[in-house]
Amino acid sequence: MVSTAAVQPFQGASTRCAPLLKEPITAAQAVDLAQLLKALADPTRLRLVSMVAAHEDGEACVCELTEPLGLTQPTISHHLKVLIDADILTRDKRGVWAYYALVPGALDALAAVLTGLR
Amino acid sequence: MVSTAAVQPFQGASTRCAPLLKEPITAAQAVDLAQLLKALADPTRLRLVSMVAAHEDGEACVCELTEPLGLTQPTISHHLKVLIDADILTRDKRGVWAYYALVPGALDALAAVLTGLR
DNA sequence: GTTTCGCATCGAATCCCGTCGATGCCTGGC
DNA sequence: GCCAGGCATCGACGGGATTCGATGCGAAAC
Repeated sequence: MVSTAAVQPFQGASTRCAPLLKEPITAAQAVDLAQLLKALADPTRLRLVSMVAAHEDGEACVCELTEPLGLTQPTISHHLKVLIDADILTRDKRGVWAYYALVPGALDALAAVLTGLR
Repeated sequence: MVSTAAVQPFQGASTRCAPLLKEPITAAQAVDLAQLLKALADPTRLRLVSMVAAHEDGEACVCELTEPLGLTQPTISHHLKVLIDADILTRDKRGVWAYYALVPGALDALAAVLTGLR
């Protein structure tokens, strides 16, 4: 996790053009946010997240997710792992089945950061 | 642009597991949203958006954006073009300089879609 | 114990993406 | 008219991402 990097507010061209209304994000913040966005920036993973969220109990097993997407099972497992590494989904293995669920507040936090850029 | 695709609500594994609380997004919606997210899922482009938004008048020229990022001018121009194609930034060429500004409401709309997935 | 089934992992093939140097275009100044 | 400077575009290189088939692991059933 890259958290605190030494990124001073840049001062080079800031004097000859328009002044800054507020501070832009740091390089470390940009890397972290980009990593999270990259995990979601894929049609298959977006549909996986949406399909998990669409289930009544908020969780779904791989067998339910593979068939509608038209991809092989290893591919679905790979995408689910990407979403888990990004702290967007959680895995709960009960018996033979593995149930995936949304991390509460993950999407809301991301949305809040995006509006904060503005 | 893929707008209206024939993606019927899948019915295959829907009967033997948990029912659907609501409909997941369609394949076409996933492709469009992924394209928008992919435009933002890069540290350099995130910093560009943030730096443009941080300026008092809401716009900045390329000369102001190249230096703090430590990248060459063609690279910055490339990233700015990606953001323009995604309707996140606008370009306004006045004389020799090209001024970039945020599309009003673009980030808010994206944030709203993300919370809608949940 | 053996078999079956759901799922994760591995390795490879293919394609896309970020970055650069070189170059061209267009505006403003002399 | 000519030159200088800001910016976009082009072609190429290196690295990463998506997808697949093959395989391994572990739990439930018989």
